[in-house]
Amino acid sequence: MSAAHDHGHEADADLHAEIGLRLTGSGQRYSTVRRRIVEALATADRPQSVADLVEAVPELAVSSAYRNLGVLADAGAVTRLATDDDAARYELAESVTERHHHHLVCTGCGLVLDYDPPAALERQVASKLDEVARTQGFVPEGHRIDLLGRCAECVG
Amino acid sequence: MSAAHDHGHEADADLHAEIGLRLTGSGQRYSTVRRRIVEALATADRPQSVADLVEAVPELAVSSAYRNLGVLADAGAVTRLATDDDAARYELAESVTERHHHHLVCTGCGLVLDYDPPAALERQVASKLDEVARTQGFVPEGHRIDLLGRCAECVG
DNA sequence: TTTACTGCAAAGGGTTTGCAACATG
DNA sequence: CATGTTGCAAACCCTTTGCAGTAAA
Repeated sequence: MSAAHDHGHEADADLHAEIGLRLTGSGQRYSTVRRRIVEALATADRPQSVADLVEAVPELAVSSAYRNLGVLADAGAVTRLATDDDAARYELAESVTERHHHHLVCTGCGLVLDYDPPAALERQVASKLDEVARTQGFVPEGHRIDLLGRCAECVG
Repeated sequence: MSAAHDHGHEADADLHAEIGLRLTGSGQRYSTVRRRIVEALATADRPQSVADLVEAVPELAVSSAYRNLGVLADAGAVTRLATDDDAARYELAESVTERHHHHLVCTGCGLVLDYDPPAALERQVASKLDEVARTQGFVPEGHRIDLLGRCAECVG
């Protein structure tokens, strides 16, 4: 019951401890507002826009949201997603959640869902992509495998 | 020498003919400026931002660029990419170039390059993703396999 | 000659930044 | 108390839209 990647309160504590370390490590503070942002991202079941976050955390100013997300991204705690939508979306970084995943993107309404990639797929993709990167002089850092389609609601 | 997917002038003619058809088919015109935009996209070796296009086609107004790219996208002739960058990028649609490809994205400067996916990779990804889609109630339409990394210039 | 297209300029909307007050270590 | 953080408001920049003139079918 005390496994390393337990879920619930214990995992939350780990999460905040980890992010706190990364911030203080670069001379920054893990302020109340930043903790709230992280909580909102951890609670949400999908990547959040700044508008989402400001709604979820009323005491958060828009400008602070952008500034803090920038700081958290620099610290490697959150990831900013490229979306077809106008507004950027943010989620906790994989290095913090320790859960690699990809996205299902609805071409109808912009909905973004997570999915866990089958291990075999990951392995094959990663090795193939490393080859491709080298031929182009790129130093590979990661990948994105988005599935585009119509969600149940947009099909109905 | 007269193969269907020949390259060079012949292919260009096909390209314009195809796009012209799609436009007139929906009651629109293949104007000079639109042809110039398509030429610029066909010539470029990477997805183009509106700024790129306006520079490449001096007689093109910014507003016209956006409007035309919208029309061309609706006609299925061009694709608007989701980038981490601030500005959207456009490229000729795969249904028009008949060349399926993916992207290398530089996390440093936002540069986007094309790459041809190894056939094996495509096959594996496509079949796995179809499974994932179904379990989530998604009707699959396609996928994106982006490789993220640092380009030669950003590493130097 | 009809109707779509074009450029200009102004408006929109997400994101960034200057600055003075505030809070955390 | 020194330094990072916050909110407000103004600035920014990409993108969209209204409008009057232009060009394509």
